[in-house]
Amino acid sequence: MAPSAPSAPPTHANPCAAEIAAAVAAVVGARPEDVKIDQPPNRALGDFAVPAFPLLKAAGGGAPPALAARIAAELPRGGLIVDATATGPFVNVKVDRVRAIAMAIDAAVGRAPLVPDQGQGAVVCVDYSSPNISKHLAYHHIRSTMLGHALVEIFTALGYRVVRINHLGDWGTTHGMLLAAYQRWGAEYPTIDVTALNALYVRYRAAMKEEPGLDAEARAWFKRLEDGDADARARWQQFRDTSLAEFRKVYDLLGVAFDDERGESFYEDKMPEILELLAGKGLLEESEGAQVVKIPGDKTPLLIKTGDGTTLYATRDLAAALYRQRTYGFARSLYVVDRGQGLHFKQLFTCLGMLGFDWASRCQHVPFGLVRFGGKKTSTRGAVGGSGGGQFLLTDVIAEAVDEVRPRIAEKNPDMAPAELEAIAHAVGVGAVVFANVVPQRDRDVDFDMEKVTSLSGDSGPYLQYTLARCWNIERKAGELVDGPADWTLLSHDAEWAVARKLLEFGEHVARAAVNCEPHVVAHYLLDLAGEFSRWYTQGNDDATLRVICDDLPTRRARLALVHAVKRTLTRGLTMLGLAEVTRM
RNA sequence: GCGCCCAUAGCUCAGCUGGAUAGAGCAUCGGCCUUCUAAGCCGAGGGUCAGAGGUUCGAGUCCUCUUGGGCGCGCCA
Repeated sequence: MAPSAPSAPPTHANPCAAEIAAAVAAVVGARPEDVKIDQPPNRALGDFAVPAFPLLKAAGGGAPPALAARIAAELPRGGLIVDATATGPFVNVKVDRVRAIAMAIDAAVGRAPLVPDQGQGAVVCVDYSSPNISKHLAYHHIRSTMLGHALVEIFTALGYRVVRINHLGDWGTTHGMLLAAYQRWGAEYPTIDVTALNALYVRYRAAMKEEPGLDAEARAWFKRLEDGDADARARWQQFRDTSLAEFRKVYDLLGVAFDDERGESFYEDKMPEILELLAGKGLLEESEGAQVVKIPGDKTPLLIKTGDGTTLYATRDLAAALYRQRTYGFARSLYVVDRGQGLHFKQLFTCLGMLGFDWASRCQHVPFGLVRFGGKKTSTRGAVGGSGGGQFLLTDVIAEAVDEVRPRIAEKNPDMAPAELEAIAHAVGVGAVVFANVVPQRDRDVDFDMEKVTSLSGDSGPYLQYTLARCWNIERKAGELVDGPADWTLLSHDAEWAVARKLLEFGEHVARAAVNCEPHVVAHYLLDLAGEFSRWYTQGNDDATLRVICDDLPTRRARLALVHAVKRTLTRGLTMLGLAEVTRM
């Protein structure tokens, strides 16, 4: 039996919360997963809060404050729990910080799975980036690419086996246009690179408005391609190879890679089966000359074949979904594609269900909002470049961000070797751009603003990288790396506890990010963690005894271990989001 | 016209699937560099959570309606 897909966050991925929940559950006779663990609004109240309301049924009724009082009285002390007080309907629990800190550091440094009992090798397919060949990767492609990449990393960290799929748009009438355009004007372009291909495409589309015949010409070319015409195939292959080579460069820049880059053309010979399946179920109908599947409740049907007899993307998506299920046996199959295609995916999955595939329910569209420029929607069909509302190339935006960042790093590190400066500028520049795209909720539109995207202060990628660099710097200055046990009783300051407590939360945020396919959960967690660390760090400015590198050696060792735990967690989280580790900046 | 999504501080956004006094960043103002990196930290001001009903012990969060915006609706993907 295939492992089931996660549908709810695991209960209490935070090891401290898990222990408290178990203890509370034992007192009231509830299941641990029914015990909600919150944070008190005020740190003085306690470390964890347990609302009594959800436990009323298990406890046999009564008034919430009374139940809270009973729980507070009966909770066993002496282990992790050192104190519990009822405040109205809430039980506020104080934990043994020394124990909790040990748990936090173990979890951050140890090899234990991020969240126990997650993943277990179940397969998650993630379809992301998926650009069209013969076009540049424009800035807006970053959204699908980096959200998808983050989901890949998040599921991998939770113990899933992830298949990274780049479903290239390399098939369809669009590519007939390119072949037609190439035949007409190809000789005018000395080098057929992606810029030339893009220009040919734009030119053809413009010409189509003037000459009605061009539409048919493009269709005819795609028909030739689909029928296996040798010239068409060779030319198309050239366009595809050229595009892939350029994509590879950009993906390398971003640190993104794929396991499956087959693209739509791969499914060409798999479509007859889909047509047979549809016909066999009596789902295929003719409508206005085309072959369609009517979707109950929808005004428009799913188009399977054009009047010309060529296939459409829906047909290929059906074939691809089936192929993925057969090949990978996925527990979950995700499509990280912009929100505008919501109807398409809804119909696609409904159609799979109509075909009798129970795994249709494990397919999920992971939509995201638009990337706008100055409030305007970006067009994949407009001209490239410029600030006039057209497109920005992804590589141009990254290059500009790197240029922005380089002098500031140089200023702070006058002795840095040029090669290292360049590497760090690259990591920070890319980090700024990438972070700006994963920190908002997926479904929010993001308006492109170079100034904001490359901003280094506040809630930004560079802030996280800077915090990480400070961790590295401490370890370098201390001359030792402490990743083993130390005397945790020496970490007695509130600021140290605040850091440790935040470390404990890492797993639950990653798990929640996976359930909701929302990488921004991890992004905000990292900002919180970096904030707690910075607060702790800054206290050393006023008082040398509060610094990590303090005179008391046992204290220093304990603090170094905490720094190391933060460093590990930040590195892990940054990597998850597609930001590079930075050891100095 | 039909469908989906959104509305939280001046701006950009969080708010852990219904919990206690709604939080950050930017911007503004005021503090902290003989300091393990000031790309940082602390403080102040700033809110009718678009509006109106409803559901219940409890609603920014759930249901309905209204307003305002966005996106999508047959042979592109």
